[in-house]
Amino acid sequence: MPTPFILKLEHGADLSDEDRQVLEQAAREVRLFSPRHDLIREGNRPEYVHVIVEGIACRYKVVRDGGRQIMAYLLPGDFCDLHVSLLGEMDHNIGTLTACKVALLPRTAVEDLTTKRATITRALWWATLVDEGILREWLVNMGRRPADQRLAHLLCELLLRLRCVGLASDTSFELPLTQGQLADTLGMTEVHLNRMVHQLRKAGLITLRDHLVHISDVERLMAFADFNPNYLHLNKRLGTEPHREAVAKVPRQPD
Amino acid sequence: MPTPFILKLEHGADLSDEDRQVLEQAAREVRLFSPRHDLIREGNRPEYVHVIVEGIACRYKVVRDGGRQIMAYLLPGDFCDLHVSLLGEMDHNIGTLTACKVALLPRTAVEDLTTKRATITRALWWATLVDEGILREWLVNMGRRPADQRLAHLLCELLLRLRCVGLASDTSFELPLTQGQLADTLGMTEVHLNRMVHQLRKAGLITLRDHLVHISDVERLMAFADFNPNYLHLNKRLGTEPHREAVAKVPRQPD
DNA sequence: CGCCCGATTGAGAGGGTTCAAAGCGAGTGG
DNA sequence: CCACTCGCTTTGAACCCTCTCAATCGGGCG
Repeated sequence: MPTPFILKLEHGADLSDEDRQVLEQAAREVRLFSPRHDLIREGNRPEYVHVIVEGIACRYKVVRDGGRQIMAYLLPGDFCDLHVSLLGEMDHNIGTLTACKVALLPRTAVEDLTTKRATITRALWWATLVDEGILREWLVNMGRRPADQRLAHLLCELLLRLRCVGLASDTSFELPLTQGQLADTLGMTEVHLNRMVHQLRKAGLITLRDHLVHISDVERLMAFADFNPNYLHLNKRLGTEPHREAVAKVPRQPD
Repeated sequence: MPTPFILKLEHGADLSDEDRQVLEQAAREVRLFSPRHDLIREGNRPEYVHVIVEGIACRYKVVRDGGRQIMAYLLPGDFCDLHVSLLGEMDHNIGTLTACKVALLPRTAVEDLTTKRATITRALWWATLVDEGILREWLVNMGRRPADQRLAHLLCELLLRLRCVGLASDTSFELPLTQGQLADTLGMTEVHLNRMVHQLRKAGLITLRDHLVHISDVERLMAFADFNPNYLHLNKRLGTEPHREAVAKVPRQPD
């Protein structure tokens, strides 16, 4: 059974068997981390490229009053710090949310890969561009959607992203995060997040028990969330077709 | 006098005279666009790489209820669509906010550049990574800062970014945007944005007249906004030193 | 002069926060 | 085996930041 990050990269490029082998090789050194452990801090210059193998980590920043904003989820298969070497130092923190198994690729190995293997390079690029797309969608989510839609949108995204790495079924997935962590992600209070969960539940859009999310009618949830999977660039049709109302056919002229 | 985008790239890499010449050459074809004109729409596969030479454009998306979220400002020197070729199609729109002069680089020219000139490649990478850093900071801004700080933060960022391309003095710059456009950027209402402008003015943090922003005490505004210029990665000391309170010395453990 | 777009101001409604306390389940030590 | 603690979830009530919906103001332009 393939490593999650190879599964993921397959969505961005057609890897050869040899590519896959080389990648497996590069990622053979793994390490375990407990929950709430910082992998990398702002200002660091990490020596290894970290790839999540199991568990969930996040990018985050802390503002003056102590509030935390999670800016990205790093799911199995995701790269943490592929390109920091170019920028000098990290401008944010990366920490685990749950217990994590992390592969450590020596920076030299990655540089080697990207000079010698065009397809792999392409796949890595694709991954970082998708990450940027996700970031943009999160910004839209924060800026323009009410709390209930915001939560629903996040759940839709997680369903599709976890499917990519074989960690979600058609309608459900495990989400071992606390409500406080979800709140830090969605820019709201733990208290309010809790109320939104109950609201979605009461509306029959989701069930959530023991950290297991079940979505009986995915299309309905996507429609509710105004979710359009385009931004995930899953060209291998893992995404449901976008709901009709959820697509902006003719974007309004900017002003 | 050098083109803005060369000025900008100098912050990310040490270009040789030859590099500069090659870049100038590639960007010789320019076109003018009126305000509120879409350069690229969601779903497009643009043939040229667009670089802003004059004016301000933006990345944006429109949500179901018609609301718009601006996800990035494209200032003189910024690249609009450097890497979309990898992703297939655009997942968002790019439109002008003011009248713009835009350089169109043929995609082939860019590919040529990036295969033959390592320094330029490095500089372009640097630029996209900085863009991603900005996006992350905007997310923090939206999620965790009140409206007044959010506006102040944006103004601090614009001051530094415009300085990079020679478009801001030590304490002021021209900002030819509508309050509606600023509101779409900061995830608030035109009405509320207006009130925040007045609030910052009354607090003596900024003056704003005829689209000219003047910041008498930059350090004070940065402190108020919890602004830390790290994320702009301006290694050539254009950024003021971060305000002491604005730096999270020991990031809180994630939970 | 009349029009239009953008800036401004007011008042009322509502989504989300804050603060506080109570449930609840799992692990731990006596 | 029970009492206790700790972290997470849940609920309530008051407060306030921001939105909505108007209406007015002001400047540039035909």
